[in-house]
Amino acid sequence: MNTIRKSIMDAVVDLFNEKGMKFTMDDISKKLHISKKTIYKEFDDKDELFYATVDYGFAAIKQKESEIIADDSLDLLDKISKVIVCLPDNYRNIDFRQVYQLREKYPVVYSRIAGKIETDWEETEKLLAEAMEKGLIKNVPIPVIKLTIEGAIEKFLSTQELAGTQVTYEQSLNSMIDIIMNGLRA
Amino acid sequence: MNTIRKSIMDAVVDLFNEKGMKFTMDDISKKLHISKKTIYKEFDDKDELFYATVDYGFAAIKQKESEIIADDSLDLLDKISKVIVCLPDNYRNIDFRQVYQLREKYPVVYSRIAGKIETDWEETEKLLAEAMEKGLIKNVPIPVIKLTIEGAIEKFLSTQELAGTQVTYEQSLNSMIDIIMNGLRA
DNA sequence: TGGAAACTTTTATTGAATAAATAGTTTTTT
DNA sequence: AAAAAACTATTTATTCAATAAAAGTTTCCA
Repeated sequence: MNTIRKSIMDAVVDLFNEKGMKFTMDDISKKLHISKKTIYKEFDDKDELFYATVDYGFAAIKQKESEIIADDSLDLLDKISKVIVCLPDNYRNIDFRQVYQLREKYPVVYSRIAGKIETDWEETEKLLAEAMEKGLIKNVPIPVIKLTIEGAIEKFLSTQELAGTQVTYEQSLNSMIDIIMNGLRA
Repeated sequence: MNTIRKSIMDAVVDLFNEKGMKFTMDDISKKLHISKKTIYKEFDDKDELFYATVDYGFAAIKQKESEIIADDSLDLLDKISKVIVCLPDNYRNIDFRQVYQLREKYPVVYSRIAGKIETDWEETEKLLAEAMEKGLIKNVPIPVIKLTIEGAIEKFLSTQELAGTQVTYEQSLNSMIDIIMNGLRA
C-alpha cells in the first residue's frame, strides 16, 4: 500500500482520538499539509476513507492474532487469553470510548466495526470450542463467555470508576481474563 | 404502608415494563380505575411518585440480601454468589433493559437507581473483602470484579444474542457468577 | 369521599425557515 | 504535480413559532 494512503488513514485515527467523529476533510488536509484533492485522489469519498481505515486497523489485529495462534510455545489456554486481549492491545492508540459513541451517529461505520469484532470472535470461539472438546475447560455456553468478556471490556472503557484507583485499563483487562480463564479451567 | 400507595407504585412498575417511561398520570389512573386526585393525594408530584417507587423496589432487595447474609447454612463464598444474583432475581418482574434507556431521559431517576445499586454493592464488597482477608479468594482489585459483573449483566440485558440460543438470562447470570467465583477461588 | 371529566398551565414535539458547516470540485499559485 | 485557496451545492444545525401532550387543579356528580 502506498505511503500517502497510510498517512491519511493514520491522520483519521489521530483526529478520531482527538475529536471523535467531529472532524472534517479540511481538518485532515490541514493536519497533513496536503490538499483535499490528494485525499480525493486516494479515496472516492469520506465513507470509503472511513471503511478503508477500519479495514486497515483490523488487518493489524488479524495479523497479530495469527501469530499467537501459530505460536507453538503457547498452550491452548494461553492462546485463548492472548487472542482475547489482542484486540485492545493492538489498538492501544485508539480511544475505544469514542467507538461506542458512534453507534448512533455513524451506524454504518459502527456496524462495520461490529462486524469485524464479530469475525474476530470467531477465532476465539474456535479455540474455546477446542478447549472444551479436549476437556481443558468447563462446558459453559460460549455466548455467556463472550458476553461476559465483551461487557466487562465495555464497562472498563466507559466508566470513570477506574480513574480514581491505581488500576489501569490494561491491568483490569488482564485481571479479568485471568479470573475468567481460571474460572473456566476444568 | 397503605394499600392504595402500594397499588399505585405497582401500576407504575407495570406501566414501566409495558411502555418504558412513556406513560402518563392518566395512564396510571385509568389502569387502576382511580382518579388522578387520589394519586395526587398520596404523592405530591410525578417525581415523588417515581422516587417512592424506586425506594419501594429496593427495599425488597435489601430485605432478601439481609436474609442471605444472616443465613448460617451458607458459607461465605455462597453468600457472595447469592447476594450478587439477588438484585436481578428479586426484580424478575422488572424489565431492566428499560432501566438503561432512562439514563438520558430521566437522569434524576436514573441516578437515584444508580445510587441504590451502588449502596447495594457495598454489602457485596464487604463480603469480597472479608473473603480476601481470609484467603478464600485471590487478591484482585475489587473494582475489577465489580465492573466485570456489572458489565456482563448489562450485556446480558441489552443484547439479543441470547434470544436465539436456549440460554435464558437467568442461566447466563448463574453461569457467569459460577465462572467468576470459581476463578477467584484461591 | 372519591371517580369522571373538564380545565389551565407547563412542558415537549414538530416543522418550516434560516443559517452554518462541510463534502466535493474547480481554479489559482508555488 | 501538488498545495492553497476559492467556490458551489448539499447536508447538517439552529432557531422559533405553532401544535400537541401531559402535569396538575378544579368542578361536578354518584
